[in-house]
Amino acid sequence: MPPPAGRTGRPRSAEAHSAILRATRTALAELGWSRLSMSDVAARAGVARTTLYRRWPGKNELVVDAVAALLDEQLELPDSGSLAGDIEGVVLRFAQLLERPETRSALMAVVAESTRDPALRERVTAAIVDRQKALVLRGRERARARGELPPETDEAASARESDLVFDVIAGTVVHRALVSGEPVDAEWARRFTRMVLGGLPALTAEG
Amino acid sequence: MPPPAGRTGRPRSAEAHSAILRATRTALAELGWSRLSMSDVAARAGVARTTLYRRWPGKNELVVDAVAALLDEQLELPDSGSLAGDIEGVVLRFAQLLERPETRSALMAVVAESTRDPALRERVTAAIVDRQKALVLRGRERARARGELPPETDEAASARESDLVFDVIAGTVVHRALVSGEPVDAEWARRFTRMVLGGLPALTAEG
Amino acid sequence: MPPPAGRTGRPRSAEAHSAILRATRTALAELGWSRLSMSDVAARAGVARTTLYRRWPGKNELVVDAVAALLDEQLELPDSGSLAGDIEGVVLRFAQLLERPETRSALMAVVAESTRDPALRERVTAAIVDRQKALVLRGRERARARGELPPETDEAASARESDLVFDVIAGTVVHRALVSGEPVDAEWARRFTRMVLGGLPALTAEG
Amino acid sequence: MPPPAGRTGRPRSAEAHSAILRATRTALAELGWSRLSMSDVAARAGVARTTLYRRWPGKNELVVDAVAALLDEQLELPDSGSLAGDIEGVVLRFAQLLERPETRSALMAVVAESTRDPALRERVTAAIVDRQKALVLRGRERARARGELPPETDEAASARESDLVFDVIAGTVVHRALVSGEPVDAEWARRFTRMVLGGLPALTAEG
DNA sequence: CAATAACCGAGACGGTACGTCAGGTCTTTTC
DNA sequence: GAAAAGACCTGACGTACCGTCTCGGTTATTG
Repeated sequence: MPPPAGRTGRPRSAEAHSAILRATRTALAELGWSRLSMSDVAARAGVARTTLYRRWPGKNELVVDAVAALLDEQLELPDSGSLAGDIEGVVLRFAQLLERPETRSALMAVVAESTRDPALRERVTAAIVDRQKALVLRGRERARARGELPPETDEAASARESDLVFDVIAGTVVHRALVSGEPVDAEWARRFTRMVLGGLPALTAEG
Repeated sequence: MPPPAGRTGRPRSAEAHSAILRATRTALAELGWSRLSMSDVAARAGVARTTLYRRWPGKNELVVDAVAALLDEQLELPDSGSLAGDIEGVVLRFAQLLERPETRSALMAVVAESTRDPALRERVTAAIVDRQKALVLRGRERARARGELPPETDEAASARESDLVFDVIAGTVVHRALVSGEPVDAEWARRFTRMVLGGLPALTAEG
Repeated sequence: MPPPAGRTGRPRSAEAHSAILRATRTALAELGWSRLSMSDVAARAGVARTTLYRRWPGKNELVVDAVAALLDEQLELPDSGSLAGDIEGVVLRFAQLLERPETRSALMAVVAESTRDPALRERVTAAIVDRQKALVLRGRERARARGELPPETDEAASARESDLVFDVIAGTVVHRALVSGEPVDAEWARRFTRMVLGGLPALTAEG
Repeated sequence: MPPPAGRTGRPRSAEAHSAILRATRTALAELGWSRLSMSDVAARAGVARTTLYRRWPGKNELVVDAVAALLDEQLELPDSGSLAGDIEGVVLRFAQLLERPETRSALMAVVAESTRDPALRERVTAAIVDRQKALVLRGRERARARGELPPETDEAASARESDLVFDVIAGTVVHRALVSGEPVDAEWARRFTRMVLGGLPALTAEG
């Protein structure tokens, strides 16, 4: 949340801000989205309930901010030297994130809520989705520099393709972890990457 | 929900049952998961609130049942004669389902809630996930019969592979439709299918 | 508050009703009007806060009912055999009521609030004022029967006169007790009665 | 409230002082005691909320001051030449004051609050009650000078008597106006005065 | 055909959380 | 150092649902 606009008056406490976000993540992990209450967050953060409402319009917005802060910390793309290595790396990092109960509960819930609330969706897009998508673009760039992928010719087609790859990677990992409920380990990441790069036949060829 | 267990006494009204499920879906589409209330569903169904609790333990269970009924109706796998055609077909059917606001709101919300509640997860798995997975298995069977895929040798590997394909297809479509918020149209389905079958290079080769 | 109108549904608990009124009076005596809170009353009565709101629209209405119940108990007119005796009696009884801290706090506060809220005023009139006024009418009747006052001739004039006497007695006692803050004892009641019956000169004549 | 105490620093704005009292009275008339808020008063007076608390300890004290200023303006005793005329005059003036909505709301509320708060009661006594009582003493003095009442003999008895008359006049008028809710007009004032001077029989004699 | 058992509607019950508002205090910057 | 601005904590407000619990009444099956 942007700090206050004006310059006069008592400034908002910065400690309170981070204490609240921290408390939100803890509560989220323990209780899950629906059982999380503003009162509870306020109590954990050692802050009055009104202070929450002064800074965030409601539960949804608060949680989105709290979750977004999580992704910033850990979503980095390690340069492994090959496209396959990069994909496996980002898949494993993302999966690692989804193993933390606070992220599990929050991410899907935030998405679910955003299917109904356009303002929330925009917030989710800016705070979460776009940040992840940037990773795909960077990996693609590197692969081109290494000659693993042909240089860009049609910009529009290239953007469409990036979007597709992003949906495939993020969607599949989330589905595996949260819907199917199966672990995303190194072996699975290897198989998934082989399929992304070589397609279904390549996968079938060598189990 | 199974109808009554015992045999004596007044039987549960069957009309009430379907009226409730119908009302749940309508309310879900209008209000979304979190704003949906039992009172509201009861009022729409012309039924007392107690009747809901007599048949379902709570909101979660009711909604899962209501959503599961949706999937039964429309999830069929058309035999198009080729593996690519089958994939495109199921992608488009699934996407069509996700366009209906009641499904949009419900599916993710149910999944989100299930990340915290094992009982609910089991219910979701049985009522929704497994039913979708069956489609993948059937398609795979056909492709083998047509010689598009090699015959099964290692059963375990084959199962692992099916699971992966299922996660890729379902996950990507859901992510495209609900997270990225972009339309899943015939053109996209074609590109996605090409990538599933040929991998990233095949996709890049021909925009 | 009239019990529920309809006949269906679970009936309202009668114990709760009296427990609430009792708790209200206790809280009123301890805390006074402005510090009295619905939460507090609910806690004392061993009842959920919502139950209060189900039965009374708000604090004002609840307190009026609670106070009205007080007056019913104690406001009786003893037949002393003479008009002077009757007046002294009712003055002392009323003063005795005003000595109880719950009544002190409540009566004035209720009146104060009613100067702004016509609905509340009506409630106060019906529940408190009219009940007191009836005492004046009864005393007047007796005095006439005893020949202490001339028989009624003009009905309208008689009503006007009763109203005046009522205002004089009730107003003066309240003012003495709550505004001036002086005790209303037997001696004062005797002097006041002499003045009501004989006027200022009679009072001055014999200290 | 006494103007500034210290001598150094920025002096307190005198305009602010009267603006606040004016705003308090206006708000009181519009909203009544309980709905009146410091924030509201501050906003109306064009002053920061802090300024209020710098000058008055709280809401109660502010309102008492605001109301006391009202009484100073209008409570004068016209010399009508007779005791009856003096009483009628003061009754009508007082009633006129009670017709103003700001006074109606405020006076009773202040009294009600003071039944619980000794400090407030003292303030009310000094600022409001004593000032009214002085009128009674002055009227009594005049009546003695004119021979309408016997000269003072017993000082203590005389004080007791004044107190009684004060309670009767103020109490009855307030009760008529605020509790019974009936108008205090010239005709009523005449009847009331006759009763005060001649007692109940005198009243009954001639309707 | 009566008894019984489970249903149904209505609605009160104890709770929890909501989001708002007011009271008073504290902390900044500006005058 | 007063004043304006506004954040802060506390705690009450009235509302909305939750899931449970009586009620009076209504079907079915069983005896």
